[in-house]
Amino acid sequence: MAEIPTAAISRLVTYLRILEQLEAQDISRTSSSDLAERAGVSAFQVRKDLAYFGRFGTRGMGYTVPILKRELVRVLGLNQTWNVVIVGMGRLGQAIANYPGASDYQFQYVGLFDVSPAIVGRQVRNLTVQHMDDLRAFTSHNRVDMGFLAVPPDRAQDAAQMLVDAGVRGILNFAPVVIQPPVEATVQQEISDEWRGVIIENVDFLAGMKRLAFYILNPHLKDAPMTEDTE
Amino acid sequence: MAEIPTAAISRLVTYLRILEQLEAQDISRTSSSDLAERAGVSAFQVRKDLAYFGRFGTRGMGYTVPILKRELVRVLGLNQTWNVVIVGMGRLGQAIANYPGASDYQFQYVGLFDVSPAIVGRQVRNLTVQHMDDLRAFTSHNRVDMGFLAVPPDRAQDAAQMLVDAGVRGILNFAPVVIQPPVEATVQQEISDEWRGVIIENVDFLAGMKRLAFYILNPHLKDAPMTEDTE
DNA sequence: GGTTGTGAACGGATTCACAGCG
DNA sequence: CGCTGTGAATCCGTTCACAACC
Repeated sequence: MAEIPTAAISRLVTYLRILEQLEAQDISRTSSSDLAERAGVSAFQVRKDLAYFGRFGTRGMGYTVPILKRELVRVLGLNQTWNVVIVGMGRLGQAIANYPGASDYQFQYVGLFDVSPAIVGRQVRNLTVQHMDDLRAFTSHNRVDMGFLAVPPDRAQDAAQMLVDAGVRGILNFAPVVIQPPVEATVQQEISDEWRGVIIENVDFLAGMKRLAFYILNPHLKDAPMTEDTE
Repeated sequence: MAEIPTAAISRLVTYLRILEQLEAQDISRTSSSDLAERAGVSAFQVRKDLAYFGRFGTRGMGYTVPILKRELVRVLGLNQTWNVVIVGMGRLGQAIANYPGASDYQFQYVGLFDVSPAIVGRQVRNLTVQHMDDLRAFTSHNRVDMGFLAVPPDRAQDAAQMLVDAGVRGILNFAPVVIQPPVEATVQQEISDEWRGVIIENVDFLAGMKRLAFYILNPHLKDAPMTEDTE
C-alpha cells in the first residue's frame, strides 16, 4: 500500500501551481529542469513524479504547459466539483471561507456550521452560518464531499465524528489534534465502518511553528530546499 | 545531512501535545504503546523517535509524563522565548494572531505588519498594525526571531525578502508559493548570504485541500493512519 | 543535440527482534 | 516479567545513468 509516495502528491500540487503561473505569463513550454528549479527540487524528482501517472512530455522538447497542466488537474481530481462544508466559523473558519483560490478548481462552500449563538445566523460569503444540529439534515438534502474542521481542539474529535456521520469522504483538519476513528467500546468493528475510507488531511499551524523553532536551533538537520545546481 | 528524519520532528510535536493532554487529565505515566495509539503511529516509531534525542524512560515502567514533556520541550527549543512578527494582517493574519496556543510556549507576537491603508493602524491583540516600510526600523530596535508570512501569493516572495533583510532566522509561510533564495542576477553568491541558514516552513491550506481531493479519489494510496494493533 | 522516461543503485526511514535493565 | 532502547534487517523513496525518442 502506497506505491506512490505521499510526498510526490504534494509536489504535484506545487508543479500545478507553477504551471498556472507560467500560463498566466503566456509561457507555453517548460522542462523538467525548469519546473525543478521553480519548485525547489531536482529534475530527476520531477520526471519521476510525473512518470507515476503517465507520459506527458516530448523527448528533446520538454512539456507543453497547457497539456501538462490539464493532465495534472485530471490526476489530482480537480476537474470535478467538490462540495465542501466548513465546521467552525470563528476567525479561522471565516479566513478559510474567504481565502481566494479555493474556487479555482470547483471547490464550492455549500454549508457553514458552528455552535456559538454569536456566530450562527451570520452571513459569510452569501451563506448563512447554520447550527451544527442542522448538519445532518443539511447533508441528507445536499451532496457534501469534504468537511473542513476549524473548531477548537477539544471539539475537534466530536465534530469530526459528526462529519463522518454526515457522510463526508474526507476531512481537512485544522485543529492541533490527531483525529481518530472511534475505538468501539463494546462491540468489535461496528461504528468504524463509517470511518472506513474517510481521508484525513491535517493543516496544523501550531505544529509548523514548533518545527520552525526546532530547525532554527538545529539548521544542519534541515534538508536544504535545493536551489543552485538542479541536476 | 538529515540524520534525524524530518518526519520524526513532526511526530515529536504530536507526542508533546499528547503529553500536555495527559497532564491536563492528571495522568502521570505513559508508555510507548500508549503514546503510539494516541498519535496514530507504531510503538517502535515512538521509541525510535525518542531515542534520537536521549533516554527518557524507565525499562519495565514506561515514561513519566512531566519528565518526558519537559525533555521534549527542551529538544524542540520551546523552553525559550520566540519573538514573532506577522506580515500580512488580512483575515488570515488576524486569525493567526488570535489563535490560542501560540503563547503556551513563549511565542510572542511583537509586531504586526501590512501595506493596506485600511489595515495599518488597526489594533489587533494590543498591538497596532504597522506599515511594511517600518519593518526594517522595527527590527533594528527589537529582536525578532521568526516571521509569519500571511500575504497574498504574489506578494510572498518580496515580503519574504524583507523578512530576511530584517534578519529573521525563520519564516512560516502560509502563502501557496515556493519561497526561493534570490538567484543573484549578476554577481555570483552575494545576496544569498543573508538567506544562508534561514529556515522556511510551509503551512499551505490550498495544497492540503488538493491532496485531500486526490486521496478521496485514490484511497488505497493513502497510508492508513494506524489505529488497531499498534505493534 | 536535447530532453524525457525508467530500470537499477543508493541511501534514508521504518520495522523488527531482542538485549538491557528496572 | 515488562517495557525501553537499539543494532540489524527491511522497505520505500530518491538519485542516478542511460536508453528511447523527437
